[in-house]
Amino acid sequence: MRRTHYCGQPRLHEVGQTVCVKGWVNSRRDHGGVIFLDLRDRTGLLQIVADPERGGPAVHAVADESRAEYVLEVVGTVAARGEGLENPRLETGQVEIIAQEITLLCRAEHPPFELDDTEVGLEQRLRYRFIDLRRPEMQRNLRIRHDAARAAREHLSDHGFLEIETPLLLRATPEGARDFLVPCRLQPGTSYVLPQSPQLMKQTLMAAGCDRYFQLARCLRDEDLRADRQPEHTQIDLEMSFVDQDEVLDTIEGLMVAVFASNGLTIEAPFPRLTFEESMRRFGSDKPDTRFGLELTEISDLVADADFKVFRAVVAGGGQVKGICVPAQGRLSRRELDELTAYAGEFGAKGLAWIAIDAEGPRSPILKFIAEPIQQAIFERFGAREGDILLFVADRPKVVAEALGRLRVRLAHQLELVDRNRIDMLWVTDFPLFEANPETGGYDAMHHPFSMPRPECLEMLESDPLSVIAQLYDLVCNGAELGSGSIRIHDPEVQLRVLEVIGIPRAEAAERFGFLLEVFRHGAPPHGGVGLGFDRICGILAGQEAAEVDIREVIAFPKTSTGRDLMLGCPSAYDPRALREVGLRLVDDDDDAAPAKSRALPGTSLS
RNA sequence: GGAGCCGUAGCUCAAUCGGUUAGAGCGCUGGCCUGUCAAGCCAGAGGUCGCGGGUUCAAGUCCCGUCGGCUCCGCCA
Repeated sequence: MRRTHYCGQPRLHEVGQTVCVKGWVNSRRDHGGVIFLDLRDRTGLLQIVADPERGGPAVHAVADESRAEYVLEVVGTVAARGEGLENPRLETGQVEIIAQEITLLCRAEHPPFELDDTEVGLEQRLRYRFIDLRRPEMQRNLRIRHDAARAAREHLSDHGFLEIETPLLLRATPEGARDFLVPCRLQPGTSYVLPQSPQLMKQTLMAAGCDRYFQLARCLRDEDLRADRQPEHTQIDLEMSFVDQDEVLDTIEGLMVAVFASNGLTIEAPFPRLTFEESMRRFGSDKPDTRFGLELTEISDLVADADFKVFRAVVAGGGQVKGICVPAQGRLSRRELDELTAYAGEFGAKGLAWIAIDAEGPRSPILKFIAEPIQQAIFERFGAREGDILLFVADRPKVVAEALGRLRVRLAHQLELVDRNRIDMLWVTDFPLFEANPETGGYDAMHHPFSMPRPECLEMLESDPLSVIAQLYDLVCNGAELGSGSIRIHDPEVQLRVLEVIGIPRAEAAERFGFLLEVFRHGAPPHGGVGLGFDRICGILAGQEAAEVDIREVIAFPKTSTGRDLMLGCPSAYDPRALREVGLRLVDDDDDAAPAKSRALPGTSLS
């Protein structure tokens, strides 16, 4: 019989109707006579009553045989539950189905873990993802992702954007990350690379007159993973022609409002805008979390002449002294301060000075080197009050920002100063186009080399690259980068000059992506756009109170932290025949390096 | 490339200073039970302590290596 209802659907007003539902056995309660089955599909749970008197012996027999995760078809009558027998915890708790016919569609092995167990480890869940995904939370997360994707598509379509697919098999371009390689059989010895992003293709689409493009694009990078980083991730990738930066930001804000609204979350546009300089100065980060204070405050001027040699010397040497004021209220022990010092050390800080404001007055090992009036000036500048601890780092500006910026975030979480209900969306703008590369002595593109310098910076490209500000913007939410974009270069000459600064001479530029220069030479519109991290957006949407969840919770089939898929058992060893076909041979790095062993998982039904 | 934490029953975990027969909850199997919904009651099964080596009279416990998972630095937009 054809399904008439999802499990989550039947309600009181349907009492008496004959229905057909299909799903998985969530649980079974056997009373010897009557057997209750909770049947589950993606919409919810529904109680099935297998009563030998009302449904007959066949119904009872199938229910008796059924076990968790068996797949059943149930035909029966919707009945109101008796007085006091309702289950308020189920959407369908007012009714039940008196089974007239139960068909066993598929048996199931004992599940490797219980679906309602929230403590199951990620390893188990990824190994048996097809079971994990049956859980209501995961079904909800998939739904959230779908709704967000649909909202993005609808919003952008309504605003004149065309969804256009771009190739997965591409040529390497000089972006930052390592490429995944795809050997080409038809041209042995050559390879494609998988896209790190559709960057160049979308710029080409602008030159092709598409005006406004978007795509939910897969982006692949062969780099080490993190909790919020997978080897493949999805971006809402978009690009617009004949626009300036403000027009792009307005468009993205409208998109984000729509995407968040798709899951019932209200965010206010326009988003606050910080320049890169201000963000680094106040928060020590280019992706500031503004849900809490602890802003960085500079005291270089106050301590330039203090007796404390460390501070004085750093200021004299062109460095700076900055600090954060932590409302610790006695919750930071000496040992924790030592841990914080070690943590700051990971980011280059040579030490961490502190002053605690106790009820009896300030307390600190460095107090005796700082004259009373200077102390007072410092406390005043921080607005320090009793219970606060001031933490200082003195070093080069870059180290100060990094160390204090990281400390700020760590302490906010440690002391629970983060309002987890807030969604703080903001723009960081005016990024430098280049940063120094200490290894080569040259320059790298801070984001990528296709961003347009601000017009007034064009003349400094060669003379003072580090001062060049680009029309570049990052979308930041709760301290995480959600997206990055820019107004692009559309002038081949400017593009060549930028590439030269990052060490790609003109001849090589023509070789490596001459096609882009050729595109520009044939008439390219001014254009700009963004790539938004769709997985992270979904993580925030799924977060509820937590404000975000691990992105693996909103990806159907994620990889582990070493890039493995525990369900498929990949990556797996090369097939020698396939290698031969593409003209490749494995090399032994050293004596014991046997060819890669098979990584197939042992002893499973999948292997 | 580097650092830290973890790996014991199907799952989540415990096991004192290295000491005798490795435990618990849930799940599972069988029996009883006609209104449960975390069903209940009774009985039972279930272990390569990730793997390999070492120290020791004795190793789940200590050491080395290795595999796997997680987190972080580097890396990465």
